[in-house]
Amino acid sequence: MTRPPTSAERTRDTLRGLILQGDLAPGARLGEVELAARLGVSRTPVREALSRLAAEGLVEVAPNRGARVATWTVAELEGVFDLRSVLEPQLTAHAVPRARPADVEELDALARRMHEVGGPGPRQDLDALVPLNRAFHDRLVALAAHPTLAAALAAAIHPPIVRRNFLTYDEESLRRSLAHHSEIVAALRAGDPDWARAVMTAHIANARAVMVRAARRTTGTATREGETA
Amino acid sequence: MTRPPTSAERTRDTLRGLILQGDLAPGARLGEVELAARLGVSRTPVREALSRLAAEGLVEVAPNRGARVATWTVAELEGVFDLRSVLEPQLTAHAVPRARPADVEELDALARRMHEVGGPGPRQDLDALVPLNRAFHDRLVALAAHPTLAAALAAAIHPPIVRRNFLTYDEESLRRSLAHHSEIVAALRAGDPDWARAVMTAHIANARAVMVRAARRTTGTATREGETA
DNA sequence: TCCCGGGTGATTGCATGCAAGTTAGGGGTC
DNA sequence: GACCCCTAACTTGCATGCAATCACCCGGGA
Repeated sequence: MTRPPTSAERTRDTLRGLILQGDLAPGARLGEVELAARLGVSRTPVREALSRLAAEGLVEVAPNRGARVATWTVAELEGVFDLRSVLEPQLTAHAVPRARPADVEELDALARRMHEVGGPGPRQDLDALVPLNRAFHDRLVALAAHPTLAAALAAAIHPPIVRRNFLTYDEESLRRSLAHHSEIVAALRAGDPDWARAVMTAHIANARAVMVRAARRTTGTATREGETA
Repeated sequence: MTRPPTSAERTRDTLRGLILQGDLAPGARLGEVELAARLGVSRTPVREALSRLAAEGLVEVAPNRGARVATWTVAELEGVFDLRSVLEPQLTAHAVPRARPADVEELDALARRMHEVGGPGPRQDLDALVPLNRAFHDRLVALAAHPTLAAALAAAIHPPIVRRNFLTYDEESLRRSLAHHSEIVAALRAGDPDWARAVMTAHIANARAVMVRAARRTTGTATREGETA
């Protein structure tokens, strides 16, 4: 018996989608009346949605000054990776004893598919990698069956960071990243949580290096992403 | 140039305080009109505050059915401790190289004061322990200077759990807990992050055992805290 | 006695109105 | 020409009104 979503929920999800897809760039102004008109609702559910997204860290609100899509510094980006590097290995280790053979096969299929579309050559499609990667990590987190850890992780990963991922990977880092996925599957097959944890730790460290380097290139170390300074 | 807080912010903070102090028990109904009247504002800021506190996990809202103070199962309680046992040791280790002598002295003073009011005998005052403990941990988290990890921790610790802490400690666990604080100070003095991390890990494990035991006693393993079943 | 259905009072969800605060632009002064 | 102040349009913050939904209670039937 699923409950019909309220306008505020729809507004919140729509806004989140717009931000995650990049239709609303970091730093973009979010006027209440403008959004209300755009989404066909009144200002009230828009306000509620903005407040909620602010709690999630996706938007920033200044009293009497309105809301903007959240921005972040390189330091904050590194902080997010610190958090991921504690939580995701732990979640991965949790997943190991809970993974049934069918689950492992599913993850294996995802990892193989990522090798196909991510490998070098004319068939490389970095955009197709994003949903596959997301599916892999989501599946792993679901297997861990640990809502509290999962919630902490989801709250911290400002998905704007995740979104434009593989465009910034150099070839070696990308190869490493794909290999990590396969190795995690191997660790799951072996039922070795320590192995899985270690690979995931390396996986995050690799991603961290790539993302931090890219962020420094585009924004410099001091300015906020989305600001024009 | 501090900005005067809005009504919604005041409402949110007031509500949070009421919940944390236990004036609003887990499971208690939070009617919008009732709260609005009680706090002297209209329903709008109350709605905003409830939505925000729902995002923080302090209240639970059911569409068209209103909000209640959040409840939790023993499994969720254990999940929170899983999270703490990953985050707090890490934060503690981070704090070690950043702690200046004055900071260490401050923490030492708190730890000593906790021994005074927490030690057995007629001068024992378990209620006084709560703010001291909170100050100790908050100070440590602040020293780590890691907003992302700190935010993840703060978001997860449903403080109703933290609040009524030391009343449930048996004497041995309490002695252990107080000793941990002193030992963390020692590790800080020695500048040894691994030592500090290990002690904090033990500290959380000790607290976890106490809290889970207490929760099982009062609620049974299946029911939710705050429900009368 | 227990279960089920209809009506009613209360509560939430959303829209809108008004006041306070903020930002932008123009005129005046140094 | 640069800076500042003052005004005006706009935006947000909050209050309130109305419709939709829900919980509760009561009566009827098995």
